[in-house]
Amino acid sequence: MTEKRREKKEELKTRLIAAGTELIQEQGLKGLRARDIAERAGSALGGLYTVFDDLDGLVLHVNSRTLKRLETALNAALPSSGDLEETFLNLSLAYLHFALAERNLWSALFEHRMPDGVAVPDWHLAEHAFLIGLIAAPLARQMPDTSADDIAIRARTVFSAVHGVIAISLEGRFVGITPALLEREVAALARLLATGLQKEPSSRPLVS
Amino acid sequence: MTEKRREKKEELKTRLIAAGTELIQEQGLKGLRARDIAERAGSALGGLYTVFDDLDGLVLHVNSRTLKRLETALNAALPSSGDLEETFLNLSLAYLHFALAERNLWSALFEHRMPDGVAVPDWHLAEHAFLIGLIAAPLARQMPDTSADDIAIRARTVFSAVHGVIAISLEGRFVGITPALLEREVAALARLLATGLQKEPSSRPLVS
DNA sequence: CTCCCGTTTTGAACGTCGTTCATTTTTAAT
DNA sequence: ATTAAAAATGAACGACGTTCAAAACGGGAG
Repeated sequence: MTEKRREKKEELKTRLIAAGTELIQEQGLKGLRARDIAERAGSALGGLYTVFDDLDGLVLHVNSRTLKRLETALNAALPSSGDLEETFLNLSLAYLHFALAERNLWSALFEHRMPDGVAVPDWHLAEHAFLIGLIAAPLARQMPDTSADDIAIRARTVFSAVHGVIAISLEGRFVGITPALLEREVAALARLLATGLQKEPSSRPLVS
Repeated sequence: MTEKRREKKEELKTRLIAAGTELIQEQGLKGLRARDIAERAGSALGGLYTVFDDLDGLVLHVNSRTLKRLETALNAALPSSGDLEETFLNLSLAYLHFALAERNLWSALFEHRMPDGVAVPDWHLAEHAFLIGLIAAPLARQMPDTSADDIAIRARTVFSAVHGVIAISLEGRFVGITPALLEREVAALARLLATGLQKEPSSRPLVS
């Protein structure tokens, strides 16, 4: 009957992740407290540390779940056609809408930092890969004579550019902007990237 | 002789900001400790709170100085010609080089978050404006029949896109990239944005 | 059912942090 | 030299993440 034990622990883990998710959603990553998480999950303070090494471990798992939901949202936004402009546009707007709808959880994905010398574990780094893949696939179709490495790098650039526009806006570091205008800017950038990259291989070498 | 008092306090403020700057440079924003700052500035712990409301106040002043140095670096990179592509390219590469040379201080500009409900003070928000202005000026010359508001918004989009590429890369959230490749990507994006926006007003309406 | 012992859960306790404030020290005018 | 106001000090406070000795639990043997 060592199975029941594993189930109990798994259930606690689930409750802790759920509690952490809710608390980040409500107060942002910065307001996350170990005591609040344990209380909401209905466990003692120490229980958290029987499941995770530390708070960072829990945040990583919350982010992992957020990434999975982001992945399904973006996959649902993919157009049936392979048209690059439509793909970039749909993906970018879906990404924007996800960020707006899940502000704090989305912010936690990029705000979170490991302690000083500690690196993000590989299993969690790998979970980000689909973001590149979604862009790399149509890009590779468009640029058949570019190496997979270069495609991946360029896809990351495309993602980062769109992400940057959304992130800077939601951080509120500059003067505010309405969601409608933000949507316009994201759409404009997505289109610009698509049309610009379509001409790239012939009109300009990748390395300049 | 109430003047000497003000000077003493001003000097303490300078030492505290210098100490904070060094410590952020060495260990990043996350490792910043009030006790370390006070010790390095040669004051008692409480002295910090006679000058600043809290640690956030000091970080804001460190960031303020970083922004000023960034501003002179970017101004120095502006080409004499008003050519949009050359302007974007030079600014983007100068921004990248600044970020690489002052990694932790540059990161602190965007990592730093105010406490839960507190907003960034206006005087510090205003210090970010030059980043937009540097891009808006040549953009306005290129698009004379676009409103100043729309120019500012589009300039912010351009900045955010380039910033995003650099920030995502330096955060090391995805698979690493060499500085040379990063430079290539930033340059490619800068050129894409310049050439794309030059055609924008005639070929495609700003609002779609 | 009862006892037992390995496992799990618990929350008091620890060290560290940002921040405060009673006390001491310094300052400058008398 | 005296003194009252101002500034500097660092011990103390409350809150945090994390640990761990102790209590509670679970299930197999008698």
